[in-house]
Amino acid sequence: MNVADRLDQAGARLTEPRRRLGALVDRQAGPFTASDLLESARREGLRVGRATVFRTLALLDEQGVVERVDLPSGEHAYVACARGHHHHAICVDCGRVADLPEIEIGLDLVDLERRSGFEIDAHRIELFGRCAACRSPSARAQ
Amino acid sequence: MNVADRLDQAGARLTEPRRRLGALVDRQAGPFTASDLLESARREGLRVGRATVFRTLALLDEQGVVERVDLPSGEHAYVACARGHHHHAICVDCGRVADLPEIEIGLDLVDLERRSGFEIDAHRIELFGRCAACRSPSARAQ
DNA sequence: GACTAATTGAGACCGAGTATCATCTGCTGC
DNA sequence: GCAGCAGATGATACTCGGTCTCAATTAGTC
Repeated sequence: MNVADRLDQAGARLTEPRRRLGALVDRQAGPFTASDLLESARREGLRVGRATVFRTLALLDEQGVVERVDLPSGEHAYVACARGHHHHAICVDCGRVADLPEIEIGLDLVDLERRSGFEIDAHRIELFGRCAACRSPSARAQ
Repeated sequence: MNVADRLDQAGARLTEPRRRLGALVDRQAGPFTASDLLESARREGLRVGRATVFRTLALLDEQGVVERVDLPSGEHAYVACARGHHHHAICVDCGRVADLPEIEIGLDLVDLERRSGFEIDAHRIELFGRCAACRSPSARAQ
């Protein structure tokens, strides 16, 4: 299901800017910032206000269509992602993002709560590294 | 060892602003932003430039004396912390921070690398919740 | 005490994000 | 198909975090 459909399903108004920005988000391969999205939009001839880009991203975040990640540089970026709780591995070379379902992370929250004395109600895990493609010999040669 | 001593040991020049800001960092209980630190400094009558606060925090981060955390609000904050790789659990009520050594997290990076195909060279884990003190009956009563 | 390189503070600057408000446009009910 | 309205848009001003510049200052060394 594409971004526009997910917005529709969530009961959000399907305006022209939302549809066009949604289509752009669909085509993003890796993490992108609000400015990136604005720039892509402008390049495609879509005249959209800066505020609308921020508002649309906030909406998409709310609906779980995108998720905000904090890059090591301190930038706030977004990645399009599947539903449900999961985490991301981000390739520092090509920007490719892998979704990692909770079960693959192996983080034992119950055990962590017991050890730390905290009642944990939110957590964030971000992994940065190089994906298989960027580590292949042909990629290295470039 | 306090912050100023750690800077000294690292070979950094021990200037008055660094010593005073270091002392302030020593006294922080939870995460603080650059603005927080500047404000505390001003309240204590320390006339220090905004740029110096940012520069000093960057230096402390570099030396591992503080670590930057990205709060769920998107704010960039710092926490004073012990040496070595570890993560933080941050209490959303009182701001108390618990250091969690890697071993307690139980994150199996080798396994993650195998499953995701990524060669992971950096990761960030942040936990947000309520500490034991804030969950106690007396704390609840307030 | 003098010298020098690093540091400082003031202030200009930049970019991300928010607030405001008049205008516009999807949706709904007819 | 159309009118009405709530919600969305875009332009713009604004705030705030963070960086840059540069002249003045200062810590450490000789």
